[in-house]
Amino acid sequence: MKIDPDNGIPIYQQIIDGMHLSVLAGRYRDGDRVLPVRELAMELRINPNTVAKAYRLMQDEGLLVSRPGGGNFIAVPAEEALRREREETISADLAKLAAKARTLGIPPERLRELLDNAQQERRGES
Amino acid sequence: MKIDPDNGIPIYQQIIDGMHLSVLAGRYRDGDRVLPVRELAMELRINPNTVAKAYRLMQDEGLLVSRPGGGNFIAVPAEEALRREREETISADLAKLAAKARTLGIPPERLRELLDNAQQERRGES
DNA sequence: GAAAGTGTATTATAGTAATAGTACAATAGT
DNA sequence: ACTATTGTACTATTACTATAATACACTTTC
Repeated sequence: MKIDPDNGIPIYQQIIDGMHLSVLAGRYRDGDRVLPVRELAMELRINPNTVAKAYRLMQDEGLLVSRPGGGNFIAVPAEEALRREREETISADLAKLAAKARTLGIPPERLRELLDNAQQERRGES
Repeated sequence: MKIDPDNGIPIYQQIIDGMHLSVLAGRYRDGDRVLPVRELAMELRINPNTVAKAYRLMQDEGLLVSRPGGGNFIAVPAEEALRREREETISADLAKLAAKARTLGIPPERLRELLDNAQQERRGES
């Protein structure tokens, strides 16, 4: 998990976004235990209260289940819901991007080219 | 200009982003006068201090030139720089999106399909 | 049962964002 | 010259984020 304290997005929100992405990516099984509040805070070099806040909000969303004294546990949606959510989040991003490109006068064909470039360049990484 | 007071992004930053996008979109000519601080604040239903802060930061970036008592004026970059910046901002967004899609296990071909869908759906709007 | 680990809650402090109200200097229009 | 407009600056207040330092209840482990 990567945290940027200076990018304007609240740290507790970055934690939530990161874990949600991990769930969508299939990196958790249902019932998996997440790091204890104090441990994750140590690892990320942030205050335990900030992690506690992220966990509390994720509990409210149903993404985490808490066992006081025992730990916090991931609640993974059913596979069919996961599949839908994966494409929905990407499609939402794409809609915003297409709107922005249209605003800037970049033609649809050119946007497709730029996407191809972006996908090509990713091959050199990892 | 659209402002969302509740989306987490500071209002003064939304103003900056909106004006920067307008410049890239070619909606301003060099030297065009922008709305006075108090007028824009009225129009957006926000505090004049917030607009003043946005203008001040844009002055620091060289995007605005101030004439105290006279108004604030847009400084548009040269056309060649505009062309480059347009594609750079979109390519940066595309790189993040491609990385996210890859994380979610969405294949490149499927991502292109979803982009085509997003572009198709925009035709029904405007 | 006792100790360690864990979740949760509370209080206090500092920094930023936004609002509210006021003030003043420079410009524009008459 | 006078007035209205405009940019800018300042103080005060409220809300949110993050940190710091404790405190307490529940569980796990021995």
